[in-house]
Amino acid sequence: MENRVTEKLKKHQLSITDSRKKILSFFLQTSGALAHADIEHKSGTEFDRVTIYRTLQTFVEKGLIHTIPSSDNSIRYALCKDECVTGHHHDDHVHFICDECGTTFCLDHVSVPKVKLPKGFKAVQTDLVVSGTCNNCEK
Amino acid sequence: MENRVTEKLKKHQLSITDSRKKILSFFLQTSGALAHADIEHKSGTEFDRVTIYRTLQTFVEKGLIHTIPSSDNSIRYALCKDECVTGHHHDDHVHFICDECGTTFCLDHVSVPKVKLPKGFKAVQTDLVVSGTCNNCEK
DNA sequence: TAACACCTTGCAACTATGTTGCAAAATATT
DNA sequence: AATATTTTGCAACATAGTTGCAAGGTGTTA
Repeated sequence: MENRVTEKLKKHQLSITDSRKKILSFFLQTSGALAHADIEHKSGTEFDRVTIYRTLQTFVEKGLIHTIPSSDNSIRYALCKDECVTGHHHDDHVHFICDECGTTFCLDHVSVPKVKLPKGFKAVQTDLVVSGTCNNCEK
Repeated sequence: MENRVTEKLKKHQLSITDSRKKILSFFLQTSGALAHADIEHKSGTEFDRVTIYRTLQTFVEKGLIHTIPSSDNSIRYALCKDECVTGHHHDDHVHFICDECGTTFCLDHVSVPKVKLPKGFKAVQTDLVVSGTCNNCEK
């Protein structure tokens, strides 16, 4: 794991620091997405809040993670596919937020359909977020 | 206008108060969406911040407005279609956020395509938000 | 239309969330 | 091992959102 983390950081031209290693490992350990608050809880008092904010920002910029929009004022972050690099994300998959357990899933195999926009509108990014019940919470 | 506002409030079983009339009229006057902060600026010191929060909450609950998810931690609200009522929204249209001017559009005539989810996932709501350049900002 | 019950508002205090500047510490480079 | 460059932690601040409660406004009834 230690290795995998270090590798990934190097690949994205980031220097290796404790906080980056730890925060990146949180993402590698979870299948879902994480919000700033999740990371703050997971890491306890190990890092300053500010460090977490800055680390997440850096990770987004360098293409390690991407943000997932939501209607509840809490940005969630999830690992990018390997092809994402600085300034160029390729995360055109659908996201799913479970209303029961709150988990956010990246549905990597469900891609966002193209939509026809009215004249004059130019799409740069398209986000599709579905909410409902996940395969774990439904019985 | 005064009439239209009062009508709409009554229709959704809300008592008529100054703040509700004023805030609802803001939505009727604009074509785009409004964030809490926009309303706070528009209304100056006329209402307490708390009142605005509570009014927006009430409007969402009663089906007058709906929220638009975003990646920048600022929930935007827009008028619902007339069919929306308490506990039942029908806002299955695409939203567009312009990166240039920041305006949010409800593309009422572009509907959200159905997506096929993996086994076990049940969709309750689907949000599709496109960002880019709007028909006003592109030359 | 006066009196009442109920709902809404404003205030105060608080929690959570996010940002900036700067000095100290850690990392990378030679 | 010494230096240049990044990153971190701290402090202070700014914005966003919530809660309880008393006071005021709205709607209802007689």
